[in-house]
Amino acid sequence: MNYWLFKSEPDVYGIDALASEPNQQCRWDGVRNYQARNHLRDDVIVGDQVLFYHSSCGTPGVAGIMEVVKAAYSDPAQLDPENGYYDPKATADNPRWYVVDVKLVRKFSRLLPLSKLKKQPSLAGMQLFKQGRLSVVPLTKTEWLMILSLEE
DNA sequence: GCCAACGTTGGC
DNA sequence: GCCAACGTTGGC
Repeated sequence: MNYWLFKSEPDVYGIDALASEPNQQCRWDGVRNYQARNHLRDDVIVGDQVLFYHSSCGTPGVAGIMEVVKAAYSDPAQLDPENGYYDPKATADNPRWYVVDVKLVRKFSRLLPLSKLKKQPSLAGMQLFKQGRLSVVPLTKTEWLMILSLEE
């Protein structure tokens, strides 16, 4: 079992949007970065635990916890010219982009802000800080436990 | 809005 | 393959 952090802009799709889905479940789509894609396609498995991270917003930070309920499959949006995630270089036989399905485990009672994570010396080596632009970030179990212990 | 840190594209 | 130009992410 693995630990991850998935980023989403709350103005586009935040944790409250996930909470109001049927079964509090959704397709995690729109990943269009190869490194993030490779994680989704090759490394994310059913049962993996995922932090839902709100990015590019007033207070960026961790909003809650999700669990992977379906492993990677081809993102149907890449084949649909009407869809914003359409990719003309992708085909059904040779897809470029993948998605997974996730469900909400729980929303934090309070957002855990990035500023608080940054104050923790034991988290200083996190890939989240080293590589700011990655939308699917792996976490070690130690980092996962540390982050959860900071929740109020 | 600014800017750093990437990633992508396209000419050569 | 190199590199400049451009685009995107994301914190501040």
